[in-house]
Amino acid sequence: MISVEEQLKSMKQQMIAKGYKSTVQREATMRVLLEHERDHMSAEDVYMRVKERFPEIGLATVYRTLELLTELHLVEKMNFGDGVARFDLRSEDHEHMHHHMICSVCGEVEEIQDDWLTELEQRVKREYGFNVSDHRLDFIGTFASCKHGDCRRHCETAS
Amino acid sequence: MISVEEQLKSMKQQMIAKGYKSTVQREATMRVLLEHERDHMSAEDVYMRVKERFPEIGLATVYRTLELLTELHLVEKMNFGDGVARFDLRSEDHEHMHHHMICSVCGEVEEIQDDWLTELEQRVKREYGFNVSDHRLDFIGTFASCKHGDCRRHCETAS
DNA sequence: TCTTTATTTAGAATGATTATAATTTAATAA
DNA sequence: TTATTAAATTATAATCATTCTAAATAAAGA
Repeated sequence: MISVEEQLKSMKQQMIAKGYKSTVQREATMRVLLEHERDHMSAEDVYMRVKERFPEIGLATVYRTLELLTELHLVEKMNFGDGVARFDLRSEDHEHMHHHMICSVCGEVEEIQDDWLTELEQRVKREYGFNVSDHRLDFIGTFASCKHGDCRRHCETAS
Repeated sequence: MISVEEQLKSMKQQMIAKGYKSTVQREATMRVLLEHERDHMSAEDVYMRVKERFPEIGLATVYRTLELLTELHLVEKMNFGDGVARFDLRSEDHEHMHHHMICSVCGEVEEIQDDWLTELEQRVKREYGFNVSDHRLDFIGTFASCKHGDCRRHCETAS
């Protein structure tokens, strides 16, 4: 496990290597992302969290930074169909993709930390001549706890 | 294979059964969807096509109709992360879900008409207590033809 | 046909995201 | 270190997709 400071340093280096500048606003934004690794935050969420420590920052800057980080493959931009894009830091090993379970009762999004699709990606290549560079797998349904009306655990973070 | 007229009739019946009214605007919209079964049209696309034959129709009506049809599970609403929702008629057999290949060169979306996920859905239930009612699987990558710079076939419908 | 209620229309409103123009700042060279 | 230059930021306006509103219209049932 790499420390936050080390990750930050690495991200900054990647920025500079591609000819982008390292700014305090970008650093503040990256810090928030590092501290909320798998929270699926919207741009607005990130903005509010960054603003706590850097009140002068503008929303557009956060948008631009998230866009840049996505371009650098440091951040993953997702879309769960609720009208807002969500952002998460990409884990160190880019290969290791994860999947999502989206609860239709409480709206909570939970992760499956495995990659279950390597075989299927080979199949796509074989059968369709399609070379997969990335994928996305979401399951929609309900957690056992939610089905019983007792979805406290998943609901409290949702709202 | 059921004829367009028969499918239309069935859809109207389902509407009425749920207490909604059958209107000419809704019929015109459904007709367009029936004639573009797997085109992944945006609301705007549908609107323009409906307008050709029913020029008085309003965009909001198309949106409302698509929303209603989605609610009735007659239409599938999808989101490929490009900022617009896309709509397709659900095939007769609702079980038979399909997957998508999204080309990062030409933007074309193509379908895999199989359901490759039944096993994985059981695994989600076993390992996470999550009951899957639906899923979504997109592969992002490139078609062999596109990689060679010759992606005419896929590009011409993309724009 | 009459009545009731849903639906449509046109246009305004909203919410997320992106563009603009003026100002500031980071990186680099002198 | 300072000066230079291009990129980044700010605040705000603009845009795009989508939803809402109020008045007018049309469908279904009595």
